[in-house]
Amino acid sequence: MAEMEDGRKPKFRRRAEARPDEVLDAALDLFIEKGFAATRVEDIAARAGISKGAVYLYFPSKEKILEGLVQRAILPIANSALSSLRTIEGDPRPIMTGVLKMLGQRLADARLLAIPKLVVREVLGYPELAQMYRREVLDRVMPVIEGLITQGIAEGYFRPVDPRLTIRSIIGPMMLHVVLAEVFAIGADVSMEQLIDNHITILFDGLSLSPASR
Amino acid sequence: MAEMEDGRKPKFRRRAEARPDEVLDAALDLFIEKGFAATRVEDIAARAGISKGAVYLYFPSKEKILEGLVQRAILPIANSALSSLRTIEGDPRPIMTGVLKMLGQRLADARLLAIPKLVVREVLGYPELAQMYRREVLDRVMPVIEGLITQGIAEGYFRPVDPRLTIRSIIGPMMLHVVLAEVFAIGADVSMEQLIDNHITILFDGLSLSPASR
Amino acid sequence: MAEMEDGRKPKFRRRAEARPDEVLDAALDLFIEKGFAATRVEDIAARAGISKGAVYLYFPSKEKILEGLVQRAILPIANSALSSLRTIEGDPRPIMTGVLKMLGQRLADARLLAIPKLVVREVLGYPELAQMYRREVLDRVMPVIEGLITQGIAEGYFRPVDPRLTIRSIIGPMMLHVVLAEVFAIGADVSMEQLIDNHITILFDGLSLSPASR
Amino acid sequence: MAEMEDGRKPKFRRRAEARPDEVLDAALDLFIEKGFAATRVEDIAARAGISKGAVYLYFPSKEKILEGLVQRAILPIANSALSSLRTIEGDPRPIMTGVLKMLGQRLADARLLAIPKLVVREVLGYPELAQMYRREVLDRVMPVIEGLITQGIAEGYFRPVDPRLTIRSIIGPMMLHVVLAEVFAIGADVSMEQLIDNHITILFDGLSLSPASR
DNA sequence: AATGAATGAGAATTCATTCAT
DNA sequence: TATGAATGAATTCTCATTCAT
Repeated sequence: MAEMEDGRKPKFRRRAEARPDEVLDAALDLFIEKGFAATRVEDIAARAGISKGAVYLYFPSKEKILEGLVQRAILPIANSALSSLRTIEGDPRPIMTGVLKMLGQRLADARLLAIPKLVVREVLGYPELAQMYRREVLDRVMPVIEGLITQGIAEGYFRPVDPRLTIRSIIGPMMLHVVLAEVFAIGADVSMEQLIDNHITILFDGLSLSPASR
Repeated sequence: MAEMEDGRKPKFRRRAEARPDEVLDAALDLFIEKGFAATRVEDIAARAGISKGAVYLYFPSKEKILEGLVQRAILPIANSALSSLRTIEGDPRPIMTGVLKMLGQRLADARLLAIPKLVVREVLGYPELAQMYRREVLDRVMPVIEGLITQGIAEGYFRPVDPRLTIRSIIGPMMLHVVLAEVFAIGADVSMEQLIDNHITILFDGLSLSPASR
Repeated sequence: MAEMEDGRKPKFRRRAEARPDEVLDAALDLFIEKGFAATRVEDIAARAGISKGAVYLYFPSKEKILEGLVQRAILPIANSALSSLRTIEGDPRPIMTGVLKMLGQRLADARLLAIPKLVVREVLGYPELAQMYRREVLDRVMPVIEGLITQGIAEGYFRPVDPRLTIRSIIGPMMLHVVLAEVFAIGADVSMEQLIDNHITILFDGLSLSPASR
Repeated sequence: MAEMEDGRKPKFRRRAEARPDEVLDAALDLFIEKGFAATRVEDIAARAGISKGAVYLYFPSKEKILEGLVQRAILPIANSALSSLRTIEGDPRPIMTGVLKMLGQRLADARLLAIPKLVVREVLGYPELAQMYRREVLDRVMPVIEGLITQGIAEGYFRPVDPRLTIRSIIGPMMLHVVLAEVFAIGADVSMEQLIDNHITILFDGLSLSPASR
C-alpha cells in the first residue's frame, strides 16, 4: 500500500493521525518489557517505526508518554459497565459474582493489566500518575462495590461488616494472584477463573464448614 | 584520636565490621524514599557517613547493594517462627488468626515492608531478586499456610477448598490494603488490625448471613 | 475564497512578491527580541504568517535570513543623504551638528539600530556580516565625516587633529550611550537629543572653561 | 614532574584546587574565539585538559561557567585603584587623563576586554550577567568619573556641563575604537595611546580652534 | 507554490565506577 | 582502608532542514 515503485521504504508517512496512538502502543510494549526508566525514547521511536525526533512531535517528553498511556487507558473505564452499575433490589451476590468475573477478565488482558502495573512501579517518580489512576479508576470502581456490600447488608443478605474493609476481602485475592504470577512466577498454571470460583465460595459462605453440614 | 579535643565527632567504628550494614541501612532508607534508580551511590555513601569510594569496598556495584538488602532481610525469615510452624492437632483457625496478625505486624513495619516493595518494583531490571525472594520467603511461608488449610480440611474444620488458591483469599486482602495505602493513599485512616478483624470474620464464616441467624 | 463567510482572514497576497520582506520583518522582530541563535525558523514562519517550509522557498538557510536582513538594511544607506554629502565651503560645524542629529535619530529607531546590534552580536559566527556592514555602511559614512574634519582643519576652523582618530571622538559618545542604555539599562531616562547637545558643546569647545570666561 | 615511568600521561591529577580557574581560562579562550553558544562543554574540558564530566565537578552548568567568568573578572575591579579614587583639590584634568590611560591599558588586554564583550554579546540570553557587570563595574567606575567632572565644574576648571552625559563624551571614543577594531577590523593600525592623546586634546580644549589662536 | 510531518545530527547533563593518593 | 577527583558512556531533548503531498 505504501510501497514505492523502486522498492525503497517511504521515508515519510504523512498526516498520520494515528501516530500518537502508535507511539503509545510502542511505549506500552517497552514499558511492560523493560520498565519506564530502562526504555529509551529512541527505542520507542524505533518500535513505532518513526524517528526519535518524531516522538517529540506528539509528546513533549518521555514522562508525558507515560502520562498519556495512563490517560488513554483510563478513559474507557469511565464509560465502563462497572462504573454505571446501580443495583436494584434483591440479592447482590450474583451481581457481585459478575463483577468479580469481569474484573478477572480484565486482569487477564496483559495490555490492560500493564497500566496499573506501571502506575504501581512508577509511583515514586510520578506520584501524579497514581493520583490520576485513583481518581479516574479506583474512586469510581470501589464505591460501586462498596454500594453492593452496603445494600447487601441493608437487605439482610450480608453480615454487618465494614464495607470499606470488606472490599479488600473481595478484591484482594485477585490482586495477590496477579502479583504472585507476574512478579514471582507462582501459580502460572492456575487460571483466574478457578481462583474466582474458589474465592467466591469462601467469600460468601466462609472457609469454615457450617456445623450443620458436618 | 578519640580525644575529640577539636570538637569533631570521633570516628568510632574504624575498620568496623558493621560498615556493610550501615551501607545497607542507608540504601534502604533512600530506596524507600526515591526508588533504586533515582538513588545515587553518592547519596548512599553520604547517608552512611562514608565516602563514595568506600561503598565500593563493601559492594562491587549498586546492584549488589540491592541484592544485599534483600538477602539481609530474607535471612531472619528462614528462621522465623512462621516457617517452623508445624500444626499440631485441632482447630487451625486460632493459629491461622495468629499468623495473619503476625503478618499484619510485619507489614506495618515500614523497613520490613520496604523489601517486598523493592522487589516488586525492580523485578523487571533484576529478576533474580524476585527469584531469591520467592525461594527464601514465599516458598517457605506459603506452604505453611497451605498446610494449615489442608489440615483444616482433613480434620473437618474447613470446607474442601483448593489450598493453593485459598491462600490468596487469606493473604490477598492484606496485600491489597497495603497497595491501596502505599500507592494510592487510600484508607490511610484504617488500621491493619481493623482490617484483619473484619477479614477473619468473612474468611471463616463468609459474607452471607447464615439462614439460621436471619 | 476571499468571501470570508467563515470568518477567517482571507489570504491576501497570494504569491505576493512581498513575502521575503515579510519574512525579514518577522525575523528582525525576533532577532531583536531573542537573538539569532535563540530564534527558531518556525518562530519566524509563524510570525510571518506562513509555514516553516515556505521560509525555505525564499531563503536557503536561517543564516541567509540574517544576511538578507543586513543587506536590506544597508541598501538605503548607500543612497542616503549622508553618503552623498559633499561639503561646500565654509564652517563645517553646522553640517557636522546636522550629521550627528541625523545619526541620533537613526539610533533612536529600534528597527534601524537592530541591524548593527545584530552584526556586533553575530560577528563571531558570521564574520562576513561585519565585512558587509563595514563595506556598505562604515566605509561610506566614516570618510564623509573624516572629510568634514579634514576640511575644517584645512579651512582653519578646527585644530590640526588626526581626522581618523577624531571621528571616534565625534561618534563614540553616541555609541556608548546606546550600549549603556541597551545593554545595561543605564540612562534610559536621558534622551539622545540631550546627549548630543551636551556632546557638541564639549566636542567643539572643550570641557575646559576658557581662560577668558573664567 | 607528573610524568609516569612508562610514559603514559597520568590519567588523574588530584586535589587540583586550581581546576575551576583552569576551566574558566579554557572557557574564556573559547568564548572569545567562538562565542558562548558555539562553544561545547566538551571543548572547554578538552582545552582545560580534563574530561567533560570533570567540568561539572566545578560548575553545575555551562551557563554558570559564563557567570563564573564574569564574576572572577569583576572581583579585582572592586579593589582597583580606580574605584577607590577620591579626588582631592585642584585641577582634575591630570587625574582624568590618568584614568583614561589606565582604561586604555585595560582595554588593550584581550583577556580583560573579553569579559565586557561577552556580557554585551550574551545579554539577551543572560541578562543577569549584564546586571552583575553593571552593579559591580559600571556603578563603581562611572560615579568616580562623574565625580571628577562635578568637582571640575565646581572648582571652575570645567564648563557647566551635565556630568552624567559628559561621561559618555569622555569614554565613548575609546569604546567606539574598540568596537571598530574588534568587530569591523577598522583602525587596527591605530594604537589606543594615539587615540587617547588625540581625544584628550579635543575633550579638554575642543575641536574648534580658539579665535585667539587663529 | 505551500505545507508541516519527519528526520537526525548534535549538545548538555548525569552518574556508576575507577584509581592515584 | 579510605578518599573523592576524574572518567566517559549513556540519554534526553532541540531544531535546521528536507520532501511527499
